Amino acid sequence: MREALTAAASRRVTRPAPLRQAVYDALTELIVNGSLKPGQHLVEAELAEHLGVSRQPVREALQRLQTAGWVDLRPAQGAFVHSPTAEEAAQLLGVRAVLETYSAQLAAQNAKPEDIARLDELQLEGIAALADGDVERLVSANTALHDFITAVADNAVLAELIAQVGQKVRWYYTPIAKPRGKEAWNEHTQLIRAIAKGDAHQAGEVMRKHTERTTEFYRKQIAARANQN
Amino acid sequence: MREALTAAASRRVTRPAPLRQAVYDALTELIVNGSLKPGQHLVEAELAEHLGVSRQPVREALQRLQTAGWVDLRPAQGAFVHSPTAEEAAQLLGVRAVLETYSAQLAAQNAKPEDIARLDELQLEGIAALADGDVERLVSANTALHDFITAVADNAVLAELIAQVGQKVRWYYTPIAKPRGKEAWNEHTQLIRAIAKGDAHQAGEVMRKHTERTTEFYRKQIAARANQN
DNA sequence: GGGCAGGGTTGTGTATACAGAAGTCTGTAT
DNA sequence: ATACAGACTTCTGTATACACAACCCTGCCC
Repeated sequence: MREALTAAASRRVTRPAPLRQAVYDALTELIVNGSLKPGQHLVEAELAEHLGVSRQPVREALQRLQTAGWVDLRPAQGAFVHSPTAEEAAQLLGVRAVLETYSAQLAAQNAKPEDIARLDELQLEGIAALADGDVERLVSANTALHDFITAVADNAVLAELIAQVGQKVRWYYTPIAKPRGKEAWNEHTQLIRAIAKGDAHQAGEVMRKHTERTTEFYRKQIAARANQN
Repeated sequence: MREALTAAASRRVTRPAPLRQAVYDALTELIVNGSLKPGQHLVEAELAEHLGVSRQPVREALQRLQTAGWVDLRPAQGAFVHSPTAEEAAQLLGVRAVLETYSAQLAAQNAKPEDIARLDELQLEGIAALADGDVERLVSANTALHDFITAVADNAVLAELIAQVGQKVRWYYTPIAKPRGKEAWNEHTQLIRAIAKGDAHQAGEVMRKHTERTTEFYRKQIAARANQN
């Protein structure tokens, strides 16, 4: 009895989790994984029925999705999944590069020995995924490494922006470009070394070149695909 | 008659402007100008009555304000005006610095002769405001100059982030710090010169130092104020 | 045959109603 | 006097209802 109450109480701490949040997460997932395609008209009533809620939470979620840039809300016409232009995608990469560079600099200033150890682990995971040829695992290892560097940078404002931009970049480029391979992970090694030394300038430079090469790598694939059509 | 119809048609093009947008703008303004103080509880019904609308548009506006970081939405408790910590404010300045630096670099690459002419005009306006000792005019001249550089940079994603961060910075620092004076506008002169030359690297460096000095300028005033209490 | 006007349909924009959770106040018992 | 329990108030969370705007399709007129 006592234990049951304790368990109930600890559960009680968890937020009631408003429906709008669940709806927001669900819709973001549907957009990122491609179930909802760019330009598609999102009808509130359909979404509401499909998710088993009323229109109200759906509308609130759509407002947030608009501010986050995932949908465009045309007055009196409703919500449409955002269609990123090639230009916008290129701009995203440029912005991400400067944010990640700053992130690396801060990480180099703040990194503690245990952080370095964790970075090494993540690096090894990436190398292993590379050896296995497991693309999905490789992408998630890459994300984990960059995310951890951002965490070490310890700047919540920066982390927020990187998350925003990064998710959009992955949304746009993952379906049309394969990830970089061995070269990228060699650059990661240099990056971790610079962070371990606490050399902010060098860490920033390595990250800047790293993101620039990734940008160029994507650009070439897009160009090749364009010529092919 | 014909003219009347034409006028009506041209007006017709303007969107019906949903209430949620008007509410969003109104609330943002109230927060930025300090009518709504950090930590204050925003009761939906009160806002709705005050603005002469129902709760629905107010709720939608609050969702967007949360995503933009102006309010915190606690489940089952409602909206509270965000209280920025000193740490968060410092982080904002750091992020703004790297974004503005990138903006200056892009502007230097893209600037056309007419852009330079416009920059010179804005610079003169700032100098004039400085001579008059008109603080409000000085602040708006500074904002106008930086905004125009961002416009010349021609990167919508970047512009969006700078606008987000910049507005927050002004919100936090304008009430507690006076603007920089002559020195800042001398730095603007150097910046415009670098942009006119099309020297992206130099423009970036000048902007970086400029924003770093502004950061330091604010930091000192905060520290002085802290000692004083 | 093409274009335009009108009605009908669909879907958004706004308002209102109701259920439930959180906080507050009061009354009572120790 | 204090602490706790309970009802009460207030406000949010969700659902439903209705008005209006945009779009579409049909039929008529030129």
